[in-house]
Amino acid sequence: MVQYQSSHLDASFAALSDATRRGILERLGRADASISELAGTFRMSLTGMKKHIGVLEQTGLVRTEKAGRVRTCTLGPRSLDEAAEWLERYRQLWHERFNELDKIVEELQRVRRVDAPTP
Amino acid sequence: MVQYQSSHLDASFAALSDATRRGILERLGRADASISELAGTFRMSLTGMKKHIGVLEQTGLVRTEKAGRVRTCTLGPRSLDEAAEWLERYRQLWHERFNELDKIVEELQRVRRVDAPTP
DNA sequence: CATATACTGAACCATATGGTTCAGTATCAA
DNA sequence: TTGATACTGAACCATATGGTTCAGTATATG
Repeated sequence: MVQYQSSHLDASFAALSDATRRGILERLGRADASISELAGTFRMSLTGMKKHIGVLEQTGLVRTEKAGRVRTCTLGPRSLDEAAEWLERYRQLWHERFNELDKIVEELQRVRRVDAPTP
Repeated sequence: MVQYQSSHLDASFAALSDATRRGILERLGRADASISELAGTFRMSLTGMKKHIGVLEQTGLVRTEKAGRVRTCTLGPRSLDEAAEWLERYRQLWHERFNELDKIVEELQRVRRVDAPTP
């Protein structure tokens, strides 16, 4: 599997491809939470939740800190700026392509009008 | 695996989590291409490329049409608006959280200044 | 017709993912 | 000290992913 220099984008998008993980990010956007709180909210074993947090932590989207028994999860230092940037660029390409298509359609319509003018 | 109503977002982000697939989208943003052209560009078997196209097609990011032997791939009807929307919302949450943090930091600095004023 | 091209599908493979349970360890509270 | 709580790690499981090869089928082209 060839991996040029894009592994971080890969990881960001992969992290977001799971509904539970997106839910966790939204939840942490409102307030910090412990692993067990999150596990409760998303009806999942502690271990399962910890894995999700692990994924989010590795991409830098979540930061955690342990105090005593409880590990508290916060929104992490790394935002999704890169991912958002990529998306924006794609959307631009997409719109360009479709504007082009619009032009072609318009042109076809113009030609058709010339070919067969309304009587 | 609980799947509420978010399967399309899941699929969009999953589609983008692969560098080859992002490359294909960029490539198609410049011009349409056949499967074998893409396979050549990304140094991959025809079959492998067809699988990627299948993934992109299922999420609606790419549309294909077969004429004779060759199947031509175009940017699809479904843009990434939903995904972009989600990202934007997350980024807002994230900035809110960090502004809040900024306020706390400021407050701490203010208190510290009061506690121990510069001599 | 014969042959090359372009795709398609099935089967296979290694590894990753999203979960679980079970058995710890560490810490807080009575 | 004795529990209860909160996490952690290992092992397991089913399914998905990203590739491959091999054997077709369909379509152009000489």
